[in-house]
Amino acid sequence: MATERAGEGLTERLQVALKGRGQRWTEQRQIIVDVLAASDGHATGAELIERVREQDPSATPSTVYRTLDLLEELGLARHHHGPDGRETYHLEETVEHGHLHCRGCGTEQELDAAAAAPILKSIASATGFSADLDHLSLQGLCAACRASQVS
Amino acid sequence: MATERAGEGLTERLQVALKGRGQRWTEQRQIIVDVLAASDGHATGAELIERVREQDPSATPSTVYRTLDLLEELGLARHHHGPDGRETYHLEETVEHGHLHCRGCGTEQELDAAAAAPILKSIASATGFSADLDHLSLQGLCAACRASQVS
DNA sequence: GAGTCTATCGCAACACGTTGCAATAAGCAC
DNA sequence: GTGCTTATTGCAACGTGTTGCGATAGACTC
Repeated sequence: MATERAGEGLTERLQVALKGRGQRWTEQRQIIVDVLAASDGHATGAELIERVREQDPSATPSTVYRTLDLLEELGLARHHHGPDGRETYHLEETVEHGHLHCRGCGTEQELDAAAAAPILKSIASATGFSADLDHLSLQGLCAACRASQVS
Repeated sequence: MATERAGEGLTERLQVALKGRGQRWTEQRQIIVDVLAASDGHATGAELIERVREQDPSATPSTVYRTLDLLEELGLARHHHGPDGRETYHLEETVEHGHLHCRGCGTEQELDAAAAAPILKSIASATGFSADLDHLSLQGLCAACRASQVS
């Protein structure tokens, strides 16, 4: 694996990875990766499909989802489930992070690896469980809402 | 509110709670609560619908989901999303708990309040965020899988 | 360059969950 | 008991995501 740049090298990396597995690089996949890279934060499956269709109206949901699965298999993309159960996708080049969803104001904070470290450590010591930061999706009250919602 | 027994008093509590809100107690709701109580652990929406239909074939998904929403509103039931995004319901009489889903062996551990306390505390101190234990659903590797998956 | 193999695509159908609406029936006042 | 109000129900349609299958087309061998 060695060190590698993210971003513009992404397509290249993908082509190589696919070829190594006897798989193919197609225009549709290029579009899907582009769209995913362009929606830098998080995008639901439906949003991605819509944007892909803007560039290629012939694209179908199944193709998009299958490509996303493929990208995940290659470790280049991730998905997690939001508080409403909807899937949210993002490129793996984004720093690994968790999500904190506030049920008070509806905002979503990201939880970076540094902030999460003590949390993961405390989970491990309490349960022996090694939690994936990327699947860490908490719901609760953010500090601001906690302060204002003095009921 | 005051202290109250769970279990057999559940139906009674529900009737009172509904009446207080100008809402009604129907046979279908009774069935849904019974089914939920019978599937002691966790059941997906689809499973619940199927079981409700065994007792009342005329029940429809919308009715079941609406009743589940109602039960949640009354604080008598909860739902959370499993690792595949499917909804899972359980009665609130079950002790509040989180979920640890192991991606190695696929098992699900429950995380009781006592074990979760230090974790929630560490989340709060790292982020100011007060997380809901009932929505705490982690994915990762359990202790056993961590030990065996020395890759 | 021709032929073969097979990954990918588009389509169609399905599963789960949600929502809007009209019909029904439960609860209440008189 | 009669009539009114409105919560609940069933239906139908929709949105999101998944899966199976036949057709297509890209890549590889000879």
